[in-house]
Amino acid sequence: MFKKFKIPDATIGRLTAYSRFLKEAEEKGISTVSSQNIAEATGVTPAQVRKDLAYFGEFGTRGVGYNPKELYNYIMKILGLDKKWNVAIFGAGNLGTALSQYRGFLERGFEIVCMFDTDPEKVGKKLNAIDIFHLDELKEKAKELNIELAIVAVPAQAAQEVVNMIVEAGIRGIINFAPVNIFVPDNIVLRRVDLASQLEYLTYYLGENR
Amino acid sequence: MFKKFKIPDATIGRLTAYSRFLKEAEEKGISTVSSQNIAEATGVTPAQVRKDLAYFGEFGTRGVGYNPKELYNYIMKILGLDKKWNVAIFGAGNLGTALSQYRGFLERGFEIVCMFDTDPEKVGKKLNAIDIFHLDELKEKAKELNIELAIVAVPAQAAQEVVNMIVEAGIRGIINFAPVNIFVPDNIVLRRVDLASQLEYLTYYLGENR
DNA sequence: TAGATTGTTAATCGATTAACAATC
DNA sequence: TAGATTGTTAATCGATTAACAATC
Repeated sequence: MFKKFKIPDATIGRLTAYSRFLKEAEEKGISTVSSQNIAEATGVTPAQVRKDLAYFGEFGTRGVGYNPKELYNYIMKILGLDKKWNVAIFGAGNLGTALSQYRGFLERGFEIVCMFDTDPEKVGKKLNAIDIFHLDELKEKAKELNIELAIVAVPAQAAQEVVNMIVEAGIRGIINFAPVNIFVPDNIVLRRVDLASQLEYLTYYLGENR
Repeated sequence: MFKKFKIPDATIGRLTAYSRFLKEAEEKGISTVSSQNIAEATGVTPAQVRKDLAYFGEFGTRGVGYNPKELYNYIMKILGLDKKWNVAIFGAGNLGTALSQYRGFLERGFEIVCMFDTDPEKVGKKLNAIDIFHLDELKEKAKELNIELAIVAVPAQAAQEVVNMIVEAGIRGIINFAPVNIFVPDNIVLRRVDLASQLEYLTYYLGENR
């Protein structure tokens, strides 16, 4: 449906930001926005906005601008968010628990359908109405609940093994929160989020010893 | 102490990954590692590793490689992690709570010294030995506890205002977890982490409608 | 010395920005 | 028509990679 050359990774991230602004604009009843408006709200240049959109089609009207609702819908479609996605969280520790309750996911169409752990204290219980299953049940539950995405919040030592099982179970998209580099087959989409590393960007710039 | 031209943002992120590998290598008693070893473990090219390090100095021995412990210490110094940092978390909701208990921060020298909220139900209580103060007490507590970094985990609508107060209180490094673009003065270091956006990278690549 | 691996330069690649024709 | 803003091309900028001299 959309062209797909090599599109910068950063473009995808910016589309998310644009879509949030467009939704706000629509809710405020604004009927037209310019690339300049979008750029100011999201901290990029107008040229960047137009270039990002140009990868996927022509969504505006020359001399006029963009219709917020229309462009929002287009971007959601580009991002694959015109459907709901079923997500499982691996690891029912602090981070997994927090992510399971994070409202931001639901707002964008992500539903946490269950969690997995190996701790007998946790397995079989519910966390705010979300079932915690044993990791051994993964294959079965993945089919039953149609799990499409995995969020990995297990300790670093366990991460590669858990990811292997996730891939085995036919889940193709994975976010890794464990501070370790994970390897997956080519057809799997994997992203790593390193929380401590985020703080280290700050300390690098603030650190005085250089 | 170190050269500081324009260093790619991504270099800083990779240094974090290198340092983790080097620590492991040292713990295993490995006496020498090559750029090739580091590259394989962290998923980059050997040239990238050497280039990243070259921004800051010469840390290896030609024909031999790098000493893990030595290079680890250098990188930690580059990242500003040769000291402990005091961190405050803003927002004692699900995400803030999880982050307050995240072990990965402590391991890298970040100490969560307190949290802030405005909910009377939460203010004055402790969360696993971490005090929750009212946002009004920020200025006072920032001095008293020497808060150096802020993690913002408040609702999107409140984020800009909270960040303004953080800046006012003299805190110069901020991580924003709220899904909204925040503006700060030039001398403040700000990073945004958008959790939902991370999942959207996956759905973009997995989405079939393009 | 021969083999290995760094540090660094030059070439390549890719992403951002500026500029402008198209067009509402 | 005049003014505005898109879509797109070309120029610029920056980051990654390849190649190799330096040197252990």
